[in-house]
Amino acid sequence: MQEHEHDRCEEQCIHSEVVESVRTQMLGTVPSEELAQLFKVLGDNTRIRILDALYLSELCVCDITALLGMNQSAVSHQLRVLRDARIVKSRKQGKNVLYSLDDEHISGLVRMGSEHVRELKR
Amino acid sequence: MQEHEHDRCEEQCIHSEVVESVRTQMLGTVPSEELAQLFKVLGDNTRIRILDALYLSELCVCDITALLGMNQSAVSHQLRVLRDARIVKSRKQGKNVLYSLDDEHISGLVRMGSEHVRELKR
DNA sequence: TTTATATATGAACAATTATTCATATAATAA
DNA sequence: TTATTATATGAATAATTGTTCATATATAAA
Repeated sequence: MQEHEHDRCEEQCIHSEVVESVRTQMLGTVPSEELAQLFKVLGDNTRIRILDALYLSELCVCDITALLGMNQSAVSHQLRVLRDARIVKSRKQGKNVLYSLDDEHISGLVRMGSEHVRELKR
Repeated sequence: MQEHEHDRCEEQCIHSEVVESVRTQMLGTVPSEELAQLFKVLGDNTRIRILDALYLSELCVCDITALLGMNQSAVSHQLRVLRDARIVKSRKQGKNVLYSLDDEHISGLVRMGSEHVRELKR
């Protein structure tokens, strides 16, 4: 009986060379989790609408609340999620708190995501 | 008593000109939901690891299963989510099913997301 | 000071979802 | 044919999460 030329896993069908090569190049645990976390934060319709609005202008909480036509509490909760993820930043102005996008990667992501969505429609 | 020059919402603090301008430029309901759905699919660590692997090479299910060190059923379930979202595509080869990224926007998104994550660390 | 307004947040509830287990399908080998 | 291997999938469970409600904090106005 002939030896297999490849190492074995629990699985029998494994293409070892490719798998080992891929394994060495894959993201580490931490970056992978952080990346997933970033997309998770972007993966909610309320938060996407907030980012879409903030992409167009700095806005206070009640502006956003009016734009989305929803509960102020819900908006504040989602702004907190976005702030914690450092996707938006805020500054105080009198009674208001003004929110804006934190950096240019975010608008890039939203733009690129939109392109993909548009492509799928064709 | 002087009339306000702006329309009113339920909220009192509204900055009407900005809000109205933003309102006309925002994404419609459908694109916004599709975009959120795309990010939601990307927003899971298992799926990110699968995409990270597929970015490096076309792979069969049991290769992915071995790479992630998890249950074959779990991997297949997540591959289905990715397939339904048209983020990956598959082709049959004998007993195996080979998966790969569906289009270049996805790798762009993953790359751009990684950049953002890296930036935050500094 | 008191009153009104803007925002934030804890708790509870409902809805969604990732994983596991068991099993089904499909392809190949014997 | 039967046995084995690769993949897919329904059901159940556990965990996560978005929204609402009630309320707290903070700023400004009276």
